[in-house]
Amino acid sequence: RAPCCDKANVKKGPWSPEEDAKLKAYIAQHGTGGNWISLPQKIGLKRCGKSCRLRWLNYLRPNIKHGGFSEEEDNIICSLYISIGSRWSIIAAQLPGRTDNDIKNYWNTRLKKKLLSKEKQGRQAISLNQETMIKRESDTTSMVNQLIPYWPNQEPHDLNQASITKFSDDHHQQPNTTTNFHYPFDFSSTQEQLYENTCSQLPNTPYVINGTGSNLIDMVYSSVPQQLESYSGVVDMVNGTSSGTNSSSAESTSWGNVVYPPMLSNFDASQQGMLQNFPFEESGGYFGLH
DNA sequence: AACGCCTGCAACCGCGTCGTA
DNA sequence: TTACGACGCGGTTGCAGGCGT
Repeated sequence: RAPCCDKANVKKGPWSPEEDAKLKAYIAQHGTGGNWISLPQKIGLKRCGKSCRLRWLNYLRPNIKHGGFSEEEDNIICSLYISIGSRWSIIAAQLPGRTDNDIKNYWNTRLKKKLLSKEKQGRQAISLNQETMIKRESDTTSMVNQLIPYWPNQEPHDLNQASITKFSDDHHQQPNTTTNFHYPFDFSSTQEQLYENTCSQLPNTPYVINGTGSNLIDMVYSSVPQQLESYSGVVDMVNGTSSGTNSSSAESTSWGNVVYPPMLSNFDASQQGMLQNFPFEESGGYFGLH
């Protein structure tokens, strides 16, 4: 693949205030012109077009918020990460003023650790309930395996790629009011919308639920040990026989600081498929049966 | 004070996808 | 249909500042 610019003649590294000013002034007056590659030449910047784009999107464009993530935002990020994984641009679309890069950094440097520490606490509680848990996991394994294939009603190639581009473009321009969820999530009203959005964001995601189904269970158990009893209801919800005492299928399910979506729809089944990729494996097989 | 390690963040890189000629 | 340029995304890197010894 040919390089996007002349690597030898472009400046790399941190941006100077002068460069920022040039880029900002030009875009304020002309917009990006739909061509980032040629933009640096137009304004006399010795920068790669991609670098200009990144600088604008992550730092210079208006209404950018840096740092100071609120508890609300933490919860939204965690919830969405659990739902869709490391799709930072999608997650950023739900947090006006936040950039995907910011969220990614925040997750990697702080949030992940925060959750891992909760996991540790949860592990301790789990050991007290291990016998009960193993029985439930065993029950759930056979149940979750029935959810194959991952996209029960929609073939991946049917998904609208145009909407993906539109969606991701929009979130960089301004807060997208049609996809902007507010915390605490009201999944009873937004679930369908999130499902649609997520479908359109995951055009060819080959997730297939073929694992043990223990990931979600471990996560829930470890994150919120005090809710162990309530979880039995969730298992039933997945099975389509909502007999739990905690939530109905239409309600959001919130434990502690992390909000988990309800688990009945196709979307929810898909979420569990994605959970297989939930990368909390640092401690070595966190999601396995140990 | 000096050194080394750690952390957080800005920026870069490579690749997949899209649009178009 | 295909080739190519451009865009967008996620993973990774590198650096600066903080902190402990």
